Amino acid sequence: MTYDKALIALADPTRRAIIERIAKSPSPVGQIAATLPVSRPAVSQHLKVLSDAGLLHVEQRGTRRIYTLDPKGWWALRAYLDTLWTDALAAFADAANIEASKTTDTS
Amino acid sequence: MTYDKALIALADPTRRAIIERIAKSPSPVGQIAATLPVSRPAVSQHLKVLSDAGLLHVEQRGTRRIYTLDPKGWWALRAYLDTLWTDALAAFADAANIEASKTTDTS
DNA sequence: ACGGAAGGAAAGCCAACACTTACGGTAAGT
DNA sequence: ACTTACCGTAAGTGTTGGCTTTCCTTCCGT
Repeated sequence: MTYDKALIALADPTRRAIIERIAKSPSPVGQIAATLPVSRPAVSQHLKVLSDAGLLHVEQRGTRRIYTLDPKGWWALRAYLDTLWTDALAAFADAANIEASKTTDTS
Repeated sequence: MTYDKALIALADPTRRAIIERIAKSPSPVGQIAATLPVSRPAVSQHLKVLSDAGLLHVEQRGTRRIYTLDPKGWWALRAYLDTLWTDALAAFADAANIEASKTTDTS
């Protein structure tokens, strides 16, 4: 149900860079921002979007906030993509059947 | 390599509506636009974005252009998501190992 | 050959959004 | 207690992008 937010979140290249960084090693905000060409508040805003999409999980550790990947958003995304694809396959099979019945009719 | 375009393409709700419609049954532009609250040129623009992302395949049929799902974009998308997730799992395993070695050292 | 349908292309407008600077708030160290 | 580090929030700005209207090209039918 939240795959739409996940898609919007992953559409931005900066957010993808952030999430790829976190996937390889969960990190606090400052370290993430240090490796990116944008300011730290910008990273904070992106992290909020990613968290709201169910893609990230936060763990408060003193004044640091460690961000980690959250499987929730991924499952929603993969489920959506799989649904689309199975629908397409079914439609393709239907079209093939219709075509087959046409040739069967003319024979 | 084109998963970024696919993500940008799927971020828009109108484009998702278009692609869900096509997944269930491949259709020409006019029929798609008829079921949507936007104009036909808008649908054309969206179809261009989706095609450039490798998500759609066009088949010229007289003056009609039948749009169908193209697996290329999907494979790129799923591959990207899987990469992210396996990276996250590896990072998680690393963290667990570090934690385990810590407790082993103290014992 | 001609009229009409189907759809892509160009130009313009407006809202959404990514980014910045500035501020406030909380937790650790001395 | 005071300072410093870490981070989220607010307000303002510029650009991107989605939509519309208009126009043009291409193809089928008669």
